[in-house]
Amino acid sequence: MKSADDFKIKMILGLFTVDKGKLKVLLFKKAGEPYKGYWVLPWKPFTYNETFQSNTDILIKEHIGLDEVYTETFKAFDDKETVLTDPVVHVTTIGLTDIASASYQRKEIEGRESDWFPLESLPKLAYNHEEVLESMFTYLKRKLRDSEMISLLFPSDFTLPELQTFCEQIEGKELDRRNFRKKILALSILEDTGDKSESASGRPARLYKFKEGISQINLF
Amino acid sequence: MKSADDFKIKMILGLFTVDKGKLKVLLFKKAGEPYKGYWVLPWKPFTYNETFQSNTDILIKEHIGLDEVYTETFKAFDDKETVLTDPVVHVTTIGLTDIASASYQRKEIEGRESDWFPLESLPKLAYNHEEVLESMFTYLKRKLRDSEMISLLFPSDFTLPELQTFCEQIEGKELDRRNFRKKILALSILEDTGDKSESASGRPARLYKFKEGISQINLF
DNA sequence: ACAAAAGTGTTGCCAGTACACCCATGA
DNA sequence: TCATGGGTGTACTGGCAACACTTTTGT
Repeated sequence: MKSADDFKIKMILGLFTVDKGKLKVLLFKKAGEPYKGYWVLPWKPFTYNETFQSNTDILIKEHIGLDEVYTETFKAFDDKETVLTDPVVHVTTIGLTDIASASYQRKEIEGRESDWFPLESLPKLAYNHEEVLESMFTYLKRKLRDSEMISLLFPSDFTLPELQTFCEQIEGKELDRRNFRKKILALSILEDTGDKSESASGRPARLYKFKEGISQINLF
Repeated sequence: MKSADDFKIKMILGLFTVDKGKLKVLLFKKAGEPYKGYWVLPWKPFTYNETFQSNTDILIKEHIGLDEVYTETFKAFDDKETVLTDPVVHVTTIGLTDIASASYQRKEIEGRESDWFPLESLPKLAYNHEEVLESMFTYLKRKLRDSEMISLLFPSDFTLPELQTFCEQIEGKELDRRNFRKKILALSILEDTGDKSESASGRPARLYKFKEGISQINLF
């Protein structure tokens, strides 16, 4: 018989990227009950011949096909609906990747309906995943302000307007385009790649990348 | 026989307060092996007729005698030394209280050697608790910058030099006393209680408290 | 009256803001 | 040539940094 203090643990992953300046999260559609047709964060059971890190690596490899994604352990959650009857604890992880790496690898993953959703227009989420995502987003907003991890979200070529759109989302307010340019370029953390974006309409934007070896990035 | 994916879960608490402007954490001395004589964060086994929150409440009540302490769930840790052989996962929680409440209640707790340690001079810590504390401190430094939770750490009367000492610890640099006063008072988030501190030597300082109903505090 | 720590005011400067015009591309 | 969005320069101003002296207490 099961002891009263043994638990199953689920690893749950919030994998984030930035696409055209918008922060997006990877979700999968549930095929079966319960919550059929709802969307969920990628997850797997935690098994103890692995560590959090190796479990997360496996999870990312299986769901998105990527190796070497930056991750950090996030909060644990007891699903309030079920913890009293079903001893499952959710250990969550935040992962960051750039859209170029993510898109390239996505082609090889088949058989499950998945998509990147912008945080301001999420579909119906199963279980407590909306709460988990909300909590992750709050954390990210704070941490992205004064850490170098923002550079993980951008590919090796992005435009300043894209970066500005992203900063506006984090700040929660609109920024002046000219002042934004001036401030960011004055930080000397970007490098002009020399290339230009393909413009749908209007003048093409210059493509930048973050310089190597920048340890502190304070965009705000 | 035990299944390969059942885990024991330990709740581990980092309870913080501010004493004379210094951030301190509550630790207990280990009486028995292993790590005899080392210090540990308060902890208890997680049992599933309780939630994270109620387990934490019990833990705080048992170890420090306080009710109604502000807490939030923090990261989960797999102790890298033992996770492969001993399936225990650590779910950690951060709690904040003011030194006045904490000191008042401490008198009723007997039989275990415990103390508040300033973060810059910790004793020898058992297990991975140093890693846990380091991670909590990093998190706190970031979050205290732009949330109202700093007010939870200060009692209903504190001096501006105390607040300044605390801010210097968070910022990691010295601040000018006059400029600090000017900036903080200009924020209109403090209320002069009219009382003065008892000075060991030198002029007594005015005692302030945080105003009620302040939702956003940005000291930096 | 002396030591120790708290409280106060002025000035200069730089970073952030506000704002209008020109440039490169696709249709 | 027009619409669309990107890139640039200037003037202002408010907040931050630098800085020295006075006040209140205990001894």
